[in-house]
Amino acid sequence: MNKDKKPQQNTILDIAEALKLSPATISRALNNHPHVKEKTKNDVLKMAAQLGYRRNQMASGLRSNKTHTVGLIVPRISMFFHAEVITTIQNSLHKHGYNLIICQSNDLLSMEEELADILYASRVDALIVACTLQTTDFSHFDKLVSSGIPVIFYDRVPLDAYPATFIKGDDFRGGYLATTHLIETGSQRIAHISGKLSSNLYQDRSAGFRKAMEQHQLPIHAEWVFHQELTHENAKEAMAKMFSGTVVPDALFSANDVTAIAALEFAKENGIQVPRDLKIIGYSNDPRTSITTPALSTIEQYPAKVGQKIVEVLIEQLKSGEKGSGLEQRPYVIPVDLIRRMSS
Amino acid sequence: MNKDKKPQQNTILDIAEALKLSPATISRALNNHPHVKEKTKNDVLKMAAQLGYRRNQMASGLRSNKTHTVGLIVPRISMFFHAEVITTIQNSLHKHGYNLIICQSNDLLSMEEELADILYASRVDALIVACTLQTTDFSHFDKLVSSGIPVIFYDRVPLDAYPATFIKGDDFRGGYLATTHLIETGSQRIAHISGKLSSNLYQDRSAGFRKAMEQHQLPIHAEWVFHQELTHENAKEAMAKMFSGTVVPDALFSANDVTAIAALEFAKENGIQVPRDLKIIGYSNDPRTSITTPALSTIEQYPAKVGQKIVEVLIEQLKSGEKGSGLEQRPYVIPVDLIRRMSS
DNA sequence: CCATAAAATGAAAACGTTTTCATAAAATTA
DNA sequence: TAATTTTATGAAAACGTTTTCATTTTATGG
Repeated sequence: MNKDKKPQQNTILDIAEALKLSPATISRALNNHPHVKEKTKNDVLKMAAQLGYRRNQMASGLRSNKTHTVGLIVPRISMFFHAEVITTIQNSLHKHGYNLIICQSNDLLSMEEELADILYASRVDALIVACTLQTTDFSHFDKLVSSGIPVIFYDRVPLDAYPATFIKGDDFRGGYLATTHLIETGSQRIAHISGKLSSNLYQDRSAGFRKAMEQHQLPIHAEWVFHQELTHENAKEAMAKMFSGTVVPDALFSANDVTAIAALEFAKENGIQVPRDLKIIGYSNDPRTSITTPALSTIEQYPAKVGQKIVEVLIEQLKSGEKGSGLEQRPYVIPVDLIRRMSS
Repeated sequence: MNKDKKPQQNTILDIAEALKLSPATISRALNNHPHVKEKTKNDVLKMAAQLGYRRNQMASGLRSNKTHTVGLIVPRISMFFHAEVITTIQNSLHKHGYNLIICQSNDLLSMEEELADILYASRVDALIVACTLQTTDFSHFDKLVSSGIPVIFYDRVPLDAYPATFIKGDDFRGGYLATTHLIETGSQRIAHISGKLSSNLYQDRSAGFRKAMEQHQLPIHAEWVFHQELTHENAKEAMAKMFSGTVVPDALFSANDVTAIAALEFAKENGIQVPRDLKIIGYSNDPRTSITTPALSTIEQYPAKVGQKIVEVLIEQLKSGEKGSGLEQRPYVIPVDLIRRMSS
């Protein structure tokens, strides 16, 4: 009704006027530049607070070529692991005065490419990416990298050398832990449903699986190892294949939780008792794993730690201006843990 | 290594120079202003594409006072319903050339207030909000509203008149459908676990419940109706209370899925057969409801439709410049449907 | 063909910061 | 106290766009 009282957004000039100082000094005070008197600094801060001053990001960004915005590309925000990582990143980044633009690639390479373009065009100060499973070529990030914009990959990271920072879970150890656990609880004929080997995730988890099997001198049945898209349907088909034979597995390590859930479903439908006839372990500790019957064992990836590490590294790179030496290829590895439940 | 080839971000001046035109004309052409010749417009567009020109959002925003950015405040992005809504909003908004800044209130009023402040300060062109369950006072949005920034509430909306747009699911109908379904499958002693009545969600769902009971002349046992925070623990306690009596319910309508899952868990732990001894229905069609044993019946809220509607209304308000008459209080209501599964 | 209206373009100011360069004030030294 | 260095401040330009106002070009009608 009375839309006359449009709230006034105060500018740096209003502070300058109120304090009989020049806008330059105000700007310096607000960015606590060394060459400004302590008293002046306090005065300015006080007055700014009093006037409810908020820096105009656009003006600031235009001049300084900094947006104070970080871009994030993620397959899907509804994936529990990513949702948790995002939350941590956001809260933490927020404390450092950065905004976060969250984008979803829907696990589509073309979308990822488009988003990289868009985020580049919108001049993000940094980019955080969990790649698509199809992504094997990373040239769509070249623009960012060669502009000196920090790019941090997490979870799904480039397999070969790429001049960016990597932060990943200890997938090898996860695979190893899961498999060892199955072996130690008495399993001998262990099946493994995994994703396409184009992703570091499944390469490493599967390597961990193989290492454990080898270490315990257990044979790996080639026809019980699947590398395919980790969907509900595919998993059920894989189960059907395995359980149509005369010799059947007595345990399954699924490289994600969705397929572990699917396997459990298959077991129930086909009168296979879990864990008596078949032990199952998944990967990621998705909340769904705790409500199935029996509850599923799985691997915890500590998404909050991943998010924390991302921001830590990011802020360091942003602070140090020109993006660390550029070739700290060593990936940061976040530990994982076994979550033991009733399915194993 | 060779970070010399910093990609050049072309400006409007580069296009102007290439075409021997003034920057003003370029700007007009790009915004297809009426007063620019068709041929010129084409030339500009072509040259812009050729030079890989992307408008500098900050410069544009500074001048026109438009950020082309929409803010979104949501309790938690990991909640399935919200994740779906967000995805739709983002994809759709993106087509209209808008960015989305997603923020999480963690269902904390203080956080919501802070976020409203921040988003106001960062000059979003519009704001979309799913409130906290505690939010009963909305004055932290006043600044936005009185600045003429469209504010759209969805899902959890203000109960009393507030000069903004509301988009909500048909919670009354949802409650009615769920309860009627329980009744029609033979239940007589129906319990109801719901949230605090400070939220429109639970007011409406509970009203639907009461309407259905009344219509079928079934008594409502006061001690079987709970209005509390809808957590796993609370739900289990409520179940314990109800099932300690001599007369026990034969059906339960839970106002969200988490509590329905908790109730199912309680039933299993206490030898209560579902659905034989107790029918259960939840609310929201969270993916978890389909993997419990037995799978839970629930109410589908069509998050994609909600998201679509939000953007539709939003774009209209943004286009029409000064935010529609300002008092179209009528809420947009998105229909819901019953999802019948094995628990009822 | 000229007067007039309409359409297309250009010049320049403006948006709110930051930053370079210059200058003034204060502190230090001789 | 004067000369010099250090510290604090100010004036003004710059960032890339949009928009107002003025001007030029083109179309229209008598």
